[in-house]
Amino acid sequence: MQATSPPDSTTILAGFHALSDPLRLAVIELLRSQELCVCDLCDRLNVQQSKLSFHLKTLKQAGLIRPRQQGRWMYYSLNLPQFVVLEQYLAEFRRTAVMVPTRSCCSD
Amino acid sequence: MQATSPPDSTTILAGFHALSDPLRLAVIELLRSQELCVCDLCDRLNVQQSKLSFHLKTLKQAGLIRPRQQGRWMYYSLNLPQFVVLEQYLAEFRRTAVMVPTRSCCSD
DNA sequence: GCAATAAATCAATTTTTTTTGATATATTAG
DNA sequence: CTAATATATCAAAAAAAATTGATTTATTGC
Repeated sequence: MQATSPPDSTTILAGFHALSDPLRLAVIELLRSQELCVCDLCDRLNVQQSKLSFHLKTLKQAGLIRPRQQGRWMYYSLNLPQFVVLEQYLAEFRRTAVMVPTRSCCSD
Repeated sequence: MQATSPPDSTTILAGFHALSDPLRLAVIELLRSQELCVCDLCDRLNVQQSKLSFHLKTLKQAGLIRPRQQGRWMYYSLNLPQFVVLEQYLAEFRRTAVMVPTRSCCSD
């Protein structure tokens, strides 16, 4: 099995940064169950359009969501492969990190 | 199998935020292979002590690293369970998110 | 073409985060 | 006890990110 080449740290950083804001996380949670257009997201999150647009841009640049234009509506949906990239980055720690005990039980 | 209760979003946000800075990610990468004290990290990352201390605090508060004091040295190591928490948060998207195609192939 | 609507962009402001240098706290060696 | 070292904390400055309101760009319905 050929693994994809490891993502550069810029990609990882952008991804985690995108996920580190409450409103952006709320967007992500809403898109989990369905594709939504910007005005739907505005309504549901009760947030003004230009603000949302700013955060959608951050998420899009991090590759976590993808836009699809239909007429004058812009629909956004999750880009799951990018979630997997971040997931795998974290999973590597489980695989390669040294397991904790530098000192044995009860010695402190 | 009993799953642990889902982490609140504050925990998730703090975790992703902690991982969204280049220096903090560099710390994490160094700790992947071994526990290190602050002065080791300072040397290896070539960064001043108070700056590093600030970032270590962020990582610690996010639960990603844990301190162990030994004499006047403070050793830091990864707190792997917290990595797993974040990993699982991301993994949930793979499980529950709607798979992409709202529109079928070639229709655009 | 024109008016209406959806969304992106922009500049100015506000807020948050980070950096810096100085100082405080704690531990150890002598 | 004193000097030296490791680290945390603090306040001020700098830098980065987010918010706001206005404007622009596109698309649709008439």
